[in-house]
Amino acid sequence: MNIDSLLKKSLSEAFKATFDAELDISEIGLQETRKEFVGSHTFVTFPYARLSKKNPEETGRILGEYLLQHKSEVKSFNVVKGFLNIELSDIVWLNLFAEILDTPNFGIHPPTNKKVLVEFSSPNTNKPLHLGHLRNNFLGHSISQILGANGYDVSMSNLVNDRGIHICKSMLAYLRYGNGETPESSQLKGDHLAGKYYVKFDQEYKKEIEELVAGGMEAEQAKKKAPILLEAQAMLQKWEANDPEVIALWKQMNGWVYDGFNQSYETMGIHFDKYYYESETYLLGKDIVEEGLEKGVFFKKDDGSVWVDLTDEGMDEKLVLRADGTSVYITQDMGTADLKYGDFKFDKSVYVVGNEQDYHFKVLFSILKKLGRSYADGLYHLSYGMVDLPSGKMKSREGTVVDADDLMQEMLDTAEQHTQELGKVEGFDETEAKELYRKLGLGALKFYLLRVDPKKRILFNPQESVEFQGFTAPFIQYTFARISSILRRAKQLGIETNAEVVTNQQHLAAEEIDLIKVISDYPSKIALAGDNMDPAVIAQYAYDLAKEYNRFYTVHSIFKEEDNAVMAMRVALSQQVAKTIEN
RNA sequence: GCACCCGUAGUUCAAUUGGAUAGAAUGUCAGAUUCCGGUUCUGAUGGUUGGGGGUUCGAAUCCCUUCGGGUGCACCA
Repeated sequence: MNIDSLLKKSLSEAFKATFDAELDISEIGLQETRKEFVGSHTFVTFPYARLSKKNPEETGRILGEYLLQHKSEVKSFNVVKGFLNIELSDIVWLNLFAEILDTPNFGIHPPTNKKVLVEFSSPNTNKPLHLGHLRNNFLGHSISQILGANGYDVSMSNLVNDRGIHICKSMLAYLRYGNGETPESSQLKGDHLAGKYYVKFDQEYKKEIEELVAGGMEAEQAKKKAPILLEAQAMLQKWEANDPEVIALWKQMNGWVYDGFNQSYETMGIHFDKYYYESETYLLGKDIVEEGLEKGVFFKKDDGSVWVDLTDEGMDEKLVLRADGTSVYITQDMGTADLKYGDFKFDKSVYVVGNEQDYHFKVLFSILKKLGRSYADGLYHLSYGMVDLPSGKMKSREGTVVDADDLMQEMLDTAEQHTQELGKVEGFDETEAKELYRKLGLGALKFYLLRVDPKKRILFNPQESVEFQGFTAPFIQYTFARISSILRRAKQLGIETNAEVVTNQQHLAAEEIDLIKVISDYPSKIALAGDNMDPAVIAQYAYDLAKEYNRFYTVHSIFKEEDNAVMAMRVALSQQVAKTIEN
């Protein structure tokens, strides 16, 4: 039994014995004792004063006395105002350590047989990934790992936006100005090559607008009538009509782009179980519109367009099918939801998408609920804020985006530079050193982007992001490395297991023992220096641990670095996200 | 105009989801270290939680109001 429930049971018993009051265990809340007081667990008595018919302080004292006399797990207690602080006896902790050591994969929950599908990344095939995608990818990847550690069977999917007018724009510009350039001939990654022509299109487009305006046309009109735009629109129609030439070019360019994306994902350490392509899903959902009409969820207007009325839920009426029978964005998403459910039979489905689509997903989920989809309750939109630069918003057209590949490379270079300055790679061969730089550089970037509450905007400071001092991943990684070396020293002293460390205390300094107690609880496999320095995963462990083994928190204050490490874990990703998805 | 999100030390972010004296990092200042105006260490400084009401034993957190910032209100995706 874990310590929390043991204490809660004892408290419930104490209530009955001292105040003759029934208090269910589920109603009892415990929290961590603040550093400045003695104890590990704190019971807040204010809410129960009514039950005990004493003032909060008196209530705490009486309960404390009872626990001390009747419960062996309680070593001492103190009452400050309405806070009953409980100190547990050493045997409780020793038993706990033994239990931890006997538990393989401690901290990873056993499989629950529940499936979750996490969809993220969602790139467009007309340009390379940028900083915003990095936040998306890291969030999606992290939440996947958190859910995995919580016993879910996790699948990761990527819905690629590979069709539409914006794709045709880069294709058209390539046709006009490409001269048969290829990734090989240009030494450019495929996604960067496509992006180059997307930018080119925009430049030409602007030029043509200017010319038209100079010729006396209204600006609004010129935007719609620029020849290059009309040509792109014509190209989209050809694409939809399956024109062989257009399709061939589309396949060729997208192929280049996918090669480029794969390289980027490889650097990030992310892979997907399933790719969905909008070119294959954009016509889905029309049958659902029929179904909705039959069920009376949707209604038809005089012009033949189909709508859903969500005013009873505080939303508006929303179009789901145009009068000409073609579908819109939400139609496609309804169809894709069914498709994904058919493929995965998930219990939960998470969409990692920016907060500008909050309303869209509210509507989508609501519609699916009205349609009676069994999976509708398991849908969750993991919404996140934009990434801002000190200079303002990122705009691809104005060239103010931070390219994902460039940024990652810069992080690796900085890691290499720092490490070599410190002379830490002596005796490393090249591949080992490279791997070290990857862990350091990418860890720093992940941490930087994940430490902020997902729903808040991030202000991306380039200088600060490559900083390795202060509240950064490398600093925490360093702390872990230090802990490991103390453990090694314990081993050299002939202490084989952590349990022995705890019981053979005379070999080590008191501070070291406390430190080892702390870290023996963080299984080395989730270690910060592990393959994925993923703060989100660590945050989840730390959260679980914090709840059950509060004592470590007080011990942590021994070393300042330890404090930082724990703090880092706690804040790395707001646990709220994981919890919300759970519920 | 309507809807949603955000507002916390100079700055970037936390705060166990309603708990105790709101914490870290960074910056600034002072001291130590030293081939250095650099690095590293120690300490100090720093807050009316945007403002105003309310709810209760207790509010950064919940409610109302007001002011700032952002996003969405397409028969685009």
